[in-house]
Amino acid sequence: MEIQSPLGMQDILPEDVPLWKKVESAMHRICALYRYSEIRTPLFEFTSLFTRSVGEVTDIVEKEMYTFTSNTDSTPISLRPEFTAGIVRAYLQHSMHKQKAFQKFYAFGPLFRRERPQKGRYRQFHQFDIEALGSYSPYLDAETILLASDFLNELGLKEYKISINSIGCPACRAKYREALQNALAPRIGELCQNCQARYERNVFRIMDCKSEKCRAIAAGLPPIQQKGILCDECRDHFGKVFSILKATELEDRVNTFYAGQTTKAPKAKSIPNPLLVRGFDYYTKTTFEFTYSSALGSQDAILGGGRYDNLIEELGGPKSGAVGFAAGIERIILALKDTKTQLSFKKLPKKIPIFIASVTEQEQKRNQEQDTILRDAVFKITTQLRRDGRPADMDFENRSLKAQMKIANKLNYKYVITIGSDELKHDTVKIKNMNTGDEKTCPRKYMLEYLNGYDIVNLAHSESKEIQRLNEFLDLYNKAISLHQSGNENGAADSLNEAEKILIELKIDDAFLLSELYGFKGTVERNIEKNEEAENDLIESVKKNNEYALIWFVLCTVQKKLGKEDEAIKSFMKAYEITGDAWSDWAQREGNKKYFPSEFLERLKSEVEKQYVYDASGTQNVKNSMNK
RNA sequence: GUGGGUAUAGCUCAACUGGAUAGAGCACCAGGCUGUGGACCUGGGGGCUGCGGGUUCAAAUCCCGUUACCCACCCCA
Repeated sequence: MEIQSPLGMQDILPEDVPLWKKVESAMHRICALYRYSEIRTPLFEFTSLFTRSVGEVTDIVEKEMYTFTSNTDSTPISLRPEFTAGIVRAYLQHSMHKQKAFQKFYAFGPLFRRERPQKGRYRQFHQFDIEALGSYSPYLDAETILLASDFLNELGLKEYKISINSIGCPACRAKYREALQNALAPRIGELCQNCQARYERNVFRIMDCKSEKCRAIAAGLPPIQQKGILCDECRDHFGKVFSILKATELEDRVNTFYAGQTTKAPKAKSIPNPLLVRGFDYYTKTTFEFTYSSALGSQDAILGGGRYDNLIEELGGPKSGAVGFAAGIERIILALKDTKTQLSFKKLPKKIPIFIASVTEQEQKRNQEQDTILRDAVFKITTQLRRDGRPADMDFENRSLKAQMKIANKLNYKYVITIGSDELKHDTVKIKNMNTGDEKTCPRKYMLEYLNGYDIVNLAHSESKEIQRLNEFLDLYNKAISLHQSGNENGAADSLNEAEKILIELKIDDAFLLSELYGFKGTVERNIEKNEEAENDLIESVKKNNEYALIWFVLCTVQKKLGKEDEAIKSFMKAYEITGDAWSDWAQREGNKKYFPSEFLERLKSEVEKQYVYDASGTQNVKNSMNK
């Protein structure tokens, strides 16, 4: 055939499209949890935007951009080689910073760079991009890293590694540049030609060089964390980012070179890239990169980003900080194909978003130490809620409680969790209903269940005469949770029966709500050995909503207990159809373990393998379904 | 490509038809309120009046040019 696509252009053929859609839907879902809003910017911008932001002496600007001028207009324009510049431009052009200084965006779409194509690298490629604009908070550095890791987890990619580094502020970088040049000076002749040129122009890039010789030399260079290079502020910031990540139990994935002198350094399994620098000029302080080595060839970076505290100002905005990252979709798709990950998504019930506020003292009484403790707690709870699949957000600017409440109100949050010193002391949280102003204190460990209860009321019918009875229902439901958690299953069953009466009285036919109620009832009755009743309740619930996986899981455990192993397998397969491999997490959750003894787990596994096969695109297909 | 209209704070609009430090509502920030949002009150930040030139003692206002946007037409579908 004569006509081919230009070099480096790739068609996404119908067989691959489902996989792309899964990646996109994971992206939307995770961004919803972290409360980022989608933004779409043009495919091309004035060339000067990129030269100013990405940097004059970068490979991208020097030789990789597709730049052209139109017939009537002499100002050169370029196809976007990255997202950040365009998004910051839009943020400033529409004066979004004057509305609300701090905003979180995400974007998805094609980008263009004229590189030599290779595996996982194309001239038109796609990225998923995140930008949090208008804040210096180290919690945001941590948040973006967590978001990235949740995104990959959601896709079932488990083998990624995270490298984190700090490249300091411009002052630190100047110092570091000098240190590097001094270290390299005696060996300059040994560097490749390219790097000899880089020595003067952009010495940091020598660390990215692919040539063996340069890599060996780069490995011996002083790391930026060497004493005396990073200023106090940069070092403290990095230490804080790291301690926040540590509190979220992400640190075992992180291979980093730790800067802090005062805080204890976390264990680092290995140091694959302690000299991580980034290709763009605008980065400051934190930089990070996620790598996924198997099957990606030499292009093993799937995601990279960092902080850029000077870019907004350089593009004509106010002085303000920002963090972001971009993930290469083509490479993620390759990784997914390689792992044959079982991709399918949980049909989760809709959860109401929660805002978490720290109860700071009055201005005069505030002390920094206490504020930090509260903020850490707030961030931890925010993370916990997001991991439970609930959209959640917090304030990053250390504002007063009043200001935080104002934000929550403005953004239409129906519930706000407040954490103050009292709550910390008693290990509780306060949940405030923003419509009624009511506040309820709830033990921290039952927080998720309580919030599920609020979902029920909010998702049920909202006619005014029903509201009061529904709130009574919610109280009974909450009471049942407490009783169930404290082991009083009989008491829980009584409360649930009372609650059920309310639903019958109100003739409520909401599938989710009934599934939730009967699912819980089934669990409780199973625990008090009323196995037949439990099964009946669950079957009742299945009739209402058989797409709600939890019902099938619980039904499976009950049938297993009744000795109806074949029935149990069938229920399980139904749940599996809905959730995919998410079931294994559920089965291994404490409290569920005893219903899934290892031989039963094995049987489930082989049953799954018998019925489902995953093709290269990751699409879930029923085996042989075409033949039958 | 042709014709018309508009351009003032982040937004919507004022400013006696040439007059003094360009205002208001909304939005934003802070306080009134010792651990809490909406209502109210007080204060604060924010403007090269699109840009360049001209007339005038004096220009947001008048004149010329220019740019951007909107509408209609032409074209395209």
